[in-house]
Amino acid sequence: MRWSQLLITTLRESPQDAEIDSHKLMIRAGLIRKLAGGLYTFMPLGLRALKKVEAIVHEEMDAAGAQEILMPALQPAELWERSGRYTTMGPGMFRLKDRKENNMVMGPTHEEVVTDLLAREVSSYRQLPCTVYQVQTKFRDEIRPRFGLMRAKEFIMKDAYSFDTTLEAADKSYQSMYDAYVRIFKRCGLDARPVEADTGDIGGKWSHEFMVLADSGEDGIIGCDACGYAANQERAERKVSPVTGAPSPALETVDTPNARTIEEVAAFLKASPDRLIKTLIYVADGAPIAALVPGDRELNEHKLKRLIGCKSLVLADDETIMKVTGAQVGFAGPVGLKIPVYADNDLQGAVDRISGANATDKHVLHVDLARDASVTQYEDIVIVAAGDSCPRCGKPLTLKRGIEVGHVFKLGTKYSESFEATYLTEQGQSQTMIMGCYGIGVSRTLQAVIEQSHDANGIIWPISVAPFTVAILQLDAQDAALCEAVNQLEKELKANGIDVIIDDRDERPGVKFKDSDLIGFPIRIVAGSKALAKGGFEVKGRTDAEAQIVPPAEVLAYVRNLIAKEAL
RNA sequence: CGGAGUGUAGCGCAGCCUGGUAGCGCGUUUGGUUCGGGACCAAAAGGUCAAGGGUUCAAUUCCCUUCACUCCGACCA
Repeated sequence: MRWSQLLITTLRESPQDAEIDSHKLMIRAGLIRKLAGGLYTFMPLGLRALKKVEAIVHEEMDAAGAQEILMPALQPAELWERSGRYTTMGPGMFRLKDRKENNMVMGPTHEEVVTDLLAREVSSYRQLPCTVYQVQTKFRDEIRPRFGLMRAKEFIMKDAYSFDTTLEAADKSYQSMYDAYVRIFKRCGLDARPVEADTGDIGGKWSHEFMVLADSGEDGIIGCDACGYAANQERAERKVSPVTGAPSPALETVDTPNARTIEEVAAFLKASPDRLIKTLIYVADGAPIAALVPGDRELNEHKLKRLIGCKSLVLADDETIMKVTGAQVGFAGPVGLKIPVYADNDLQGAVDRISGANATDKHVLHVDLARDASVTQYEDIVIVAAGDSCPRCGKPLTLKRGIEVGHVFKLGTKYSESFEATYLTEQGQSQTMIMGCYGIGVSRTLQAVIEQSHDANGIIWPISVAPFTVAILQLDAQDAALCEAVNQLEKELKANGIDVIIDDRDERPGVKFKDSDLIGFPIRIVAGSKALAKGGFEVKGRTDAEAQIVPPAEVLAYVRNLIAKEAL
């Protein structure tokens, strides 16, 4: 490839709307261009890198025994009505009508389509297990697209689906996808770690997310250095030690005018926030409930939702709070509440605490939960923070940020039941298939590579996904012997399966050096008269400080050696 | 959807407060001098100042509305 023929412009400055390094670099290096919010065009170099990620995904999926198919992105709404997600996905889906006024959706994912497909195609246990996958464009009407390809309205995803006869077989399918994911991310040069995760909208019982550690990540990851426990913050659990204390004095109601928030109440009563009980009123599937957490902690809505087993969980509005507590917002408390009360484990056995009095401008002192309130259930319902105790080994937990690049789910029969995906057993009995689903955000993975691997000068591509492995910077274009040597080298490298781009532009050397570093080609060969006079080309890895002068005849071997070194 | 902010040349920005029809840097084109880490000189092309309405003799500037984009929360690969 000749640079002069390539559709690419590099930018000296970062676009104003790019926030994180990987996004800035993708734009500056001319890998992607924005069409509109959350919509990007892959330029030739960006697409080359994307295709390399895809190739790795294909190889590992095929090796794991998954079969590639391609399902339509445009789907009838009817399918989504059958699974119930036509309503539960809400405005997250792009919806449209065809000319006959039939409701259609642009597929945000493919559980419905694939389950319907397998329900029709598979009728015997002999056809199972079966895992299918595709690499395809997904559409999601994200509330807030951001960070370039990280959260886009249209993106490339690899999604796989497994169908099995038994739970044990399904576990095996899950494990084989899990293992494939570990290999895929490793081959992309990514440090991605699996963490326990919440299952969210997709549903199912258990899941792991593959997280790339990055300060710009949108997810919190709780980890234990001692035992290796790792979980998404929204799912992470912790160990609490039982609370003991002297019995509370009798309840005492005090005036707390205009003190509504924990901070205000704590300041007014000169108490530390952890002595307070935060009482949150929620509406779960239409019915009000209360959730209690220590004043210095935050409620984890995911956990509460799972505990209650409700479909929707939203903070109650002012009117509901008034009705339930008889007080304005800010003065709710557990004492005397007539609705179900869920309390965090930290509050079990809590004595002498402070809470709202369910009367405007009043709080109560000396609350003993067991004595003064009726708690429906104690459970772990707070957001785990750094410093909490590991649920497995009790050592302190850490909190880091991560980018979710992959997610593997055990679905069970959630979809196979709605779509009657059944098969006949050896005994001739009809049984429901057990499913799993497995996603990789391919375009997101590409950007995650950049986020994790760059420096002040630009991208540092791993060889496995670099748009080109080798960039030859041709200086001194008027030197005929040099040009001939470059042509020769290009042929030789290509013949050996090494992709190479030649910067043949009529530019000053400095421009070529800067662009080469910005785009981040793993191996740079400078072809200039000076070095040639000294006996060869200058060869240098992207992060090497010094270039080596290598005789033309030895460049291929030298480059191969560099490639082999990284492959380790 | 809630809170904050920004829309001026391909990109990054100034001008607006204090109305008089637009400028800088990068990039692009042409010519020349240069040529190993984003060169220099000269000339040039390129703008319905987001859109619509209002105030005014006059609006990029003041006011209103709409739209788009970005940032902070819920969603997710």
